[in-house]
Amino acid sequence: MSDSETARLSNRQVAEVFAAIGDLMLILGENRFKIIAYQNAARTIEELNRDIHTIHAAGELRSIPGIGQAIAEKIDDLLTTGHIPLYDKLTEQVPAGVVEMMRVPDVGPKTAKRLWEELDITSVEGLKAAAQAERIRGLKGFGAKSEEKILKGIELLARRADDRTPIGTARPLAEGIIADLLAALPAGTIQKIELAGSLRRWRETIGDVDILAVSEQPVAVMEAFRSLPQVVDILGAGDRKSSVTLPNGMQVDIRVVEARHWGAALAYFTGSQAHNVAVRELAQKQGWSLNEYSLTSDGKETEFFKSPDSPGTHEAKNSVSDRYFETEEELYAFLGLEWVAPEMRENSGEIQAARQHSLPRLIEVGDIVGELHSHTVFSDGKGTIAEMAAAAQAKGYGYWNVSDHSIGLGVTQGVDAAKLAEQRAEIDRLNAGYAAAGDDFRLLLGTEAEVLADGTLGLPDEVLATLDVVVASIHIGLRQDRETITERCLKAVRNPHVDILGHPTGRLIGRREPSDIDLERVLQACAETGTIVEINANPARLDLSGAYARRAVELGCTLVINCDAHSTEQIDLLPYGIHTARRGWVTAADVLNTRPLAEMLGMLKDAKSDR
DNA sequence: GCCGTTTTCGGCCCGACTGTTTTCAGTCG
Repeated sequence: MSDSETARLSNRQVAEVFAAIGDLMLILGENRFKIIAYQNAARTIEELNRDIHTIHAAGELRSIPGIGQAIAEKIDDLLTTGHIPLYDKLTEQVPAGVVEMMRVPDVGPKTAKRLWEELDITSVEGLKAAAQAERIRGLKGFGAKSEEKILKGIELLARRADDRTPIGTARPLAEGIIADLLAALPAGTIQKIELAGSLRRWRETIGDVDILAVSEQPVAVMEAFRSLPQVVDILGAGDRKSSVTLPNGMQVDIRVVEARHWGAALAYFTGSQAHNVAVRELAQKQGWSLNEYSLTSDGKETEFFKSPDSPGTHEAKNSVSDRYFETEEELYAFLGLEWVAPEMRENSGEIQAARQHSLPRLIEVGDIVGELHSHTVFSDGKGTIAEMAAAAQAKGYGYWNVSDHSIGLGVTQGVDAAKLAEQRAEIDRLNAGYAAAGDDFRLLLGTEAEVLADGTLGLPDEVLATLDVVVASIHIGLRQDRETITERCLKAVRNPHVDILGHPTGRLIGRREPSDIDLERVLQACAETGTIVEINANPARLDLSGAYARRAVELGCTLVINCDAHSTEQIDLLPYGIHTARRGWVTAADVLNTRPLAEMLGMLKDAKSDR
């Protein structure tokens, strides 16, 4: 078998092809369920936690939910020949710029198609020119306002460099908006307010911010929301729903509901869409229709009596059969489900598990009792050992591993044997102080050893042997080809002095793609050697991702969740790591640093003795 | 095009807001 003729496509690239097929079919007006099938396939492939080439080679494409005969064949075509005949045919029929026009807010497939066919517009630039020349109002159903909206949408598109905002950027902004909104209204106006959508699910990037609130004065809440100082544009302004944009182009939507609707509304606006659809299908099988307000009897019996010109029918039916839920727990319970943590709501097996009451008890922030990856002024950190230790103690931690960069990483000054000796003396001195004060907290000395281009480490084995906890990470040469970087990493994982593999893919969300490393092989090796795999909690990294954390646990790996703190403030980034772990169904038992010091060190020792 | 605790055929989630309309289609989430 040889795939040397075609470039090796990543899962994301394969997903993009199927998403593009969906977009093209939208414009051509294909059957909508067929389109949904392609869109679902694209999303599923994007979120796979195994390399699609591995699955393909094993002949297991059909076992992926949402991939049937037809799409499996197209994946096979794409991976083996680099082409899908259907895709080639579709791209011939529709100019690329027409698909691009759908990225403009409020321009959907129908509008794009009409602009193309009736006005011969085939690019976003052409669309802008036509709107400015007031040519679009010539179309039936379009007016001056439509042109205005299109121009505004194009402007927004340009300002927004990327569709999605990293969670580390979005979450503080969203929390600021809630705080400002509460401050702008008389106390008690808002009874409940919470982030929903992908922020509540802790996705690593956020499309837009969804806020849900309970208030008896929705109009006042809407007005206060749209008047916030950080609002640059108002996209929608209803009595219970508004949309605005922020200076960075991020969109924020707010909805106000009645208290009795809270449970159904929060579930609805938390999503994911795939999870919601699955829950609604389940409701439907039980004779209910679920919307964002309530469950209603699906009305099949009353269908006969309904008439299009008797608008009262719907309300009359509702009044006798609606079910309201003040909490999500009540809604899930009514449908026979355990409450599902938002992080798991991706329709990836959580609904079956909730029906069987076999959902895992997910790890929580409070389960973490120490950290094993941090930096100080000895390399590129901002705090001294004593300052970092004090911050860790203030968090209630029992231990803290000082792991400055080893020599070998060019961009920062690294620690060598002499500097490590200096650190050891300082740590011994501080530990003696804790002991004298009867405090169980202990500092450990480690390093973040650079995995050099050939898989050797930035410090010699005899130096590593003197350290308490060794983290091995790759920072440079991330663009090596798949085989090279995988072998390099495997060599480090098998090194008898390495305890932890740090941020395994090296990605920086929104800035740098993960390396081409074969994570499946690396995780298998970690499971075999007992090397602990890190979930790096820095929101720019979240590495491992939730999906791969889940795979790691499936393969038998133990994980560790570290902030990789370069300052005392960064110790507070832990929740990003915890919620990423929860997205991977991770329990406290799967994580090393939920164990007290002695047990944690014992686990590391046992793992290494087997290598 | 996918899928099955009614089903291998016949389904496939649901409502708010907007603009241009007098009754609704398109878009979005």
